[in-house]
Parts: sequence; structure tokens; C-alpha cells
Amino acid sequence: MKLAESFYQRSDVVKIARELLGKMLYTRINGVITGGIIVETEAYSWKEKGCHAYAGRKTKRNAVMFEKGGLAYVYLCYGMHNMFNVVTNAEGIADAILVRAIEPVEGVAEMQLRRGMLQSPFQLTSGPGKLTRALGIDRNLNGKVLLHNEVWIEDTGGKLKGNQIEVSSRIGIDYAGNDAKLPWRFSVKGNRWVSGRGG
DNA sequence: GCAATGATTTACT
DNA sequence: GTAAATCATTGCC
Repeated sequence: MKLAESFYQRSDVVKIARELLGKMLYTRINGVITGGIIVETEAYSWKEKGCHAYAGRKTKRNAVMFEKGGLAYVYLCYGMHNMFNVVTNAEGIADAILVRAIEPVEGVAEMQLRRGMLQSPFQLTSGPGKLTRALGIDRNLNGKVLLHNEVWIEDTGGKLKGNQIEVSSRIGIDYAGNDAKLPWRFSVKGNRWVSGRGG
């Protein structure tokens, strides 16, 4: 079943990022459903420099981060990659979680079509830009509520043990100085779809 | 109006 | 390992 709004609207974005591991992320694009298990996330908060909304700086791009938790924040990076984030916390507080990798489950054939030929199936969704392409996520989904039938997250009922979760520093935010060292990246230990070496 | 750059991926050497 | 691809957003003039 879909996660309730109350799951996203709690105040501890780091805790929510950890809890998203093992959940199912689905999209429905042009009637085609694709989805997979979230295996890698990163937390971002307005309080630290790695975040687009650092120091509460609100712009046209990141405005959705200031909305209430439970919305999708999608933006374009490097001119070609869409990044998918989950907005958390209460309205007015800009926290969000970047989904960096999923394990393909639903609509795998469609994902392969969208991604083209790959050297390894583990490259299908093993990175933030890859999974958005595989799931058909683009900026049209920015600001969408994660409770409807375009993009949503479900609780599978499965539970990850603490020793199955790997904690590390976030990737690609060297400009954030000391905040780049925060242990706010979570991944499923041993999962082949975690970004990095895709196979 | 304009120059700078990024929460990345892929190909090439 | 290094570099190119590629453009919306941002900040400054």
C-alpha cells in the first residue's frame, strides 16, 4: 500500500531517507507502470550547503521543496539528467531525499527499451540519472503528489535489518565543503543496483 | 541580457 | 583515468 502523507511530513529527513530503503517506487507514464525497490538514497536539508535550498534560499526551481512533505521534486542536472527527489517535512521547511538507485521489479522490459542496450542489467537503474530515465521521470512530474497514480511509493511490508544498511557520505557535492562529509547517504549493502560500479 | 555551472553518464585513451 | 555531452537555472550587470 502507498505510504501515507504522515510518513513524509515528519521532521527528521535523515531518518526518512534511511526508511525509504526497501520501499517500492512506481511511475505510470502513458499508462505504462514501471517500478522497483529503492536501494540508495541521500538526505538533503536547507540547513546544509549541499542542498539547493541552503539557508532557506527559495528560487523558482526549488520552490517545491518548501511545500509540504509527500511531493516529488524533479530537476534537470548537467543539462541532460533528471533527478528525482521526495520532499519531506512540513510546509515552509525545505528538506528532500534524492533517490539514487532502485532495483527493477515492475515493467523491466519497458525500462530496457527506454535505456537502450546495456552491457549489464545492473546498469539499468544504478544511478540517479539512470533510474529517472528508466522510469520515464522528467520535469513534468515536478510537484506531483506521491499518492496518486502518476508517481508514488509503496510499503512492501518487508523490513531491512540495521546491518543491511550501509551509511556513507553523499556523492557529487564537493562544493558543499564540510557538509559534503555528512553521513547522509544510505544504501542496501551488497545490492548490485547501488550506484558506483554497476556490474 | 549574459556568462558560469551542476545532487551525472558515457565514451574514449 | 580523462573528457565530452548539453541546457535550465542562477547570479550578476
